[in-house]
Amino acid sequence: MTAAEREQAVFTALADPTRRAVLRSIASGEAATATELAARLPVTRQAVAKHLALLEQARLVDPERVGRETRFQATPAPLEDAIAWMTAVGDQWDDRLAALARTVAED
Amino acid sequence: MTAAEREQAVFTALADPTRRAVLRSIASGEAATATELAARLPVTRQAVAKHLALLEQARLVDPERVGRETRFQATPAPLEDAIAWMTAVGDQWDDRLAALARTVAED
DNA sequence: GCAAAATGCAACCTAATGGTTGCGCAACCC
DNA sequence: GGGTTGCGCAACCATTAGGTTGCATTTTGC
Repeated sequence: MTAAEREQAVFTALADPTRRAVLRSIASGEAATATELAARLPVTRQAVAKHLALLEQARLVDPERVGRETRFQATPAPLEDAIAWMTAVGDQWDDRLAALARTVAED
Repeated sequence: MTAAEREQAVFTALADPTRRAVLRSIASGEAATATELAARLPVTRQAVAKHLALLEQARLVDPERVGRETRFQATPAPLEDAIAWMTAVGDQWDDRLAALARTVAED
């Protein structure tokens, strides 16, 4: 998977509110299963499972099979990429502001 | 618009690659119009206009009508909200790691 | 005044998305 | 061994999203 694809996967994963709730839940509590998560959310287990699959694709979550259940851990490292993208855009904007300020100062 | 709605708007706005390209373009260059942006992108002006409308809804961009054209400026402040969400999730994860490390240390 | 350029609005199309139900299979427990 | 629990897969459904074409409107420039 290329860097661009990973970036896209992360932003896509974060776009859905249910998915953010799932990720937040896993990150805050202990590793959880799809069934446990679905109990706290207004959707079915299968819907949660789909969201987990997407989060796993974005490497934001890591499944571990233990007995008959699959527990998911949060692996938020890819969030760094997204944060980097945003700060880069923000900095570009700041640079333009700074350049504009210099131009004004020169007048 | 509530905080949750603003958060949702930002994450939604960032989810589409064309929209990210538009935002990056506006943030890096000087304020641009839909027509100018469309010239550099593989989509029509109307598609760009829709993306700009969505970015504006997320307060990531600000339109200014000058004569017959509408120039858009980047206003990346809302990105802070998204970054805050991500760092919060990441920190929760770090806290769990730290707690786990303490538990292990106590053994 | 009139042609050209830029925008905005509306209708429409297609594919993707988020969700559901139903079912088969593996693992646990008594 | 047999019931129960948890998962995964597949089919299906409704809505949204991204994109297009077409047209009417405003502003500019000669």
